[in-house]
Amino acid sequence: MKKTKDENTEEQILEAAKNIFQSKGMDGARMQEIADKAGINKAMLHYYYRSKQLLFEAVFNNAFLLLAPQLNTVLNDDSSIEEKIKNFTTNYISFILKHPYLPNFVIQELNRNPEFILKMKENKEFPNLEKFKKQVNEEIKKGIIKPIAAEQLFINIMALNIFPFVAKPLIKAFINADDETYLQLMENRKTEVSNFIINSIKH
Amino acid sequence: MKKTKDENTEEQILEAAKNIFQSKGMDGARMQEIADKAGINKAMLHYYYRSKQLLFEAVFNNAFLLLAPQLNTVLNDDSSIEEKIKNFTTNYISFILKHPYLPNFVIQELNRNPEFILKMKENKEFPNLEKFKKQVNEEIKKGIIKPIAAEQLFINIMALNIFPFVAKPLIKAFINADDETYLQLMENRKTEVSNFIINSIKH
DNA sequence: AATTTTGTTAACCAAATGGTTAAACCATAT
DNA sequence: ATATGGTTTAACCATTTGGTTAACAAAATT
Repeated sequence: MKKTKDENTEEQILEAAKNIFQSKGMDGARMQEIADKAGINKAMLHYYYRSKQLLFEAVFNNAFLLLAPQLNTVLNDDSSIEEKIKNFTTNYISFILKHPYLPNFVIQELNRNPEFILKMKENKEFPNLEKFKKQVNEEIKKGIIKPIAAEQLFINIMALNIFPFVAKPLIKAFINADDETYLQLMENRKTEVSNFIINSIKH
Repeated sequence: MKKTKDENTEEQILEAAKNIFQSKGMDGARMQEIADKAGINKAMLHYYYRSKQLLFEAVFNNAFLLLAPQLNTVLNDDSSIEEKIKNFTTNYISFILKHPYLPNFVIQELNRNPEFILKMKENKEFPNLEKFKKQVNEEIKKGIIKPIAAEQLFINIMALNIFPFVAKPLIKAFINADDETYLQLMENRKTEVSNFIINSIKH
């Protein structure tokens, strides 16, 4: 059971590394802890990934590539702004409830190492605002929504959706909520947030 | 010049520690680096603060105590909801532009160690939502603002104000902005954000 | 002026940490 | 069965890191 050529050792490592890196960050993570969680010898980490840095990058890229398509929903599909916001909000919040460490991990590590995002930008799937901008300006011209800079609207959408997860401990403390209450609050936000945004911009 | 009883050595350490901790976090910070930045011997850090943990807590408490009063503006003064939102938004964004590392530092370290906030909660000045809730519900009853849960409104205000700073590298990348453009965007948000919120809730 | 207290430094220490190595293991092709 | 080549392990290594110590210098106290 042990010495079989385990095709999935590499994946077990990645899964363990994901767990440790996402909850403790690059600096807080320990190679030994990752090995323990994966149930293998520490040398294997280096055998498959060479170094802590490279293992980390593998985890980070995976995380980022999971988030990017979510954003593209808001940017590149063909429905109206109102539809987009509704869809994105419910989808994104559901998505994050399944991957609670993701946004904080990505944001934290990008702040630690801002040049990192340059590599991401080269990716074909990297979110691009052009279409969204055009659409916002059109709907403004048509009188469907009130004037607003597309960039600011985009930031607002991101903020309202992502922040409550990034700042979870802070929010729990201010609201005086236990985990269940917090979760309920996030559930409610699936409609709350889109209503809030649409109320603000709809004519 | 060297062996004078420098009354401010302790503060030099705290200032250096603030810089290093806020940009690298607890795990990424090195005692030697803090000593170097303070221009003193590493042993002094321990002489004045005993351990890395205690030095970190001194920095963290200072940071938190700087942020709390900002929030109390929105919660405990006597102006209308609309006034409060306007004041808070301009004040808070100005404040953060002067202390750019603050929000991310606090959020990051609270996520790393959520029990930490329990100590904060004991503090008399810890933000309390009660008054704000009452006021929101009154203005709803009077028909000044549309129905909304006070907690959700509070989260929205926080999100719209804080998130753009926490996620700076992400936003710069999506918007394709250099530092100057980013700064301009944040300046604009001083009015943008309050308009956005008020548009959404005002009857 | 002598002595005690406080501040400061260089040198040191033990533990932790990322990484390496040499040997063992094992499935498979020969 | 045996050689082969990827896989795995235990032991090891060099460096980093938080923390300590002993000696010394400058004030403060007597």
